[in-house]
Amino acid sequence: MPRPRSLSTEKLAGAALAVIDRDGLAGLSMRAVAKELGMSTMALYRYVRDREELEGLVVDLVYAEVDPAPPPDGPWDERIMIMALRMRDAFGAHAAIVPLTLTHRHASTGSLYWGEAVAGILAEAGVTGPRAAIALRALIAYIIGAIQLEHLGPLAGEGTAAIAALPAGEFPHMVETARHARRIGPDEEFRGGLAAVLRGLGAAPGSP
Amino acid sequence: MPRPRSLSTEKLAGAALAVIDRDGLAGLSMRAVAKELGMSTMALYRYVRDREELEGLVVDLVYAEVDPAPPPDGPWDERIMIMALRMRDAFGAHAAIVPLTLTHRHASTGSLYWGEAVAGILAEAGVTGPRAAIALRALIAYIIGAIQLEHLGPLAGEGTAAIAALPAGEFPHMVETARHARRIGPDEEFRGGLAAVLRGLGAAPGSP
DNA sequence: TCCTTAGGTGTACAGCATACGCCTATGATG
DNA sequence: CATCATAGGCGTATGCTGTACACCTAAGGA
Repeated sequence: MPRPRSLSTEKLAGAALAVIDRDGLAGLSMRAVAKELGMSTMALYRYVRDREELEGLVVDLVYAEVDPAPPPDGPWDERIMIMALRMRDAFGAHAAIVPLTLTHRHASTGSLYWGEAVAGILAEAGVTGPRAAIALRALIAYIIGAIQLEHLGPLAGEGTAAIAALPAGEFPHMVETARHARRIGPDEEFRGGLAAVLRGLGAAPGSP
Repeated sequence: MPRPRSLSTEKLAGAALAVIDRDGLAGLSMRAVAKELGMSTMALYRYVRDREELEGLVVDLVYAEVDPAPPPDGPWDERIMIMALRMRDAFGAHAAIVPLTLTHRHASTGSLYWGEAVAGILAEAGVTGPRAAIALRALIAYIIGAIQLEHLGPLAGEGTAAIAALPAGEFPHMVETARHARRIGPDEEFRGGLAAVLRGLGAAPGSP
């Protein structure tokens, strides 16, 4: 066949990710990616149907950085904690793509491998059937929600400071909570919340 | 002073929300909102600095639909469940705006009242100090994550069907889990996951 | 009645995704 | 070695987008 492809999927997605890491998600455009690769804008459309598909490739690339091998031993909740932290690390390293993960979460094989590992750990812990489905979704919901909150405004950031400065008469509990929240690091926050979710999953009727 | 404003903030945000509900988030543009109001495009800029501020008004409007009064009695976890369901109902009724809530969550006073109510219930349940901060953030993380997952692809939808059709040799647990997941409705999913989170928060050392 | 001021508008511009048609490099074939 | 079919790559054009700017005008106070 004539004219072999000069670009691999990884190179294309990598260029897009480089643009995002440098100029933020708002800086991502077909033109910017083409310039990053030294090609014309329209050349990209030989590799990708539209911008949306390119975004999907970027999400895939980041998912591929997540080690999908389940930790060999340890308590089930600690093993899931490790899996969750891996995902958080991968997306935390490219925080600007977080909004993309929502629209493109489905298609990535990396997310499937991750889910398979977590579902396997849940099964070993005795969580199976419909309860496993709800548990897996709950875990994903917490993780993506927590990553977004963390990226949007860390607990020890200005949002918390603004809440702490609210009138204490109208928002007594929020002000008091924000006062303590300023001393909580992102790691402690993520692990603390996830630990609660895992406790709750384990405390369901008929589990370990 | 001359020439009184012909538009209220609510009317403006309401028009934008109407556009979103009709044409989706992609259909939201300054031109579309102006047409909805029968004004010129640039007239909108007398009321908002830019599109981003308009989006913030829309989020505020939806938050305002959430009843912030804490349920007067009942177990603490059921009361928080009610608060969470109110938020889910409001945003579920305008599912397309969910992505906007991420970028604009901070500024809304509605979210502050909601948080104050939930923090109050937590305090009554004996969850205070740093633990309350982590608990509140974990609840918000779960809720926004779950709303997004539900809107993106319901558990009983085609995404689950696709997973159920994967090779069982490579994804045994995912296939098995997806098989059960097809029979789980969105309500059961949301309540089941939230119940787990609440169990976990209550099971923390030194709580009720 | 007039003036001041803010609301409303039309035009213009840069940047966006992308449809279309063209040119060309290249592996396979004669 | 010459030729050709084919897919990669590119330039142009179109219809969107947000919004800066200059302008007109409606209306309350003097």
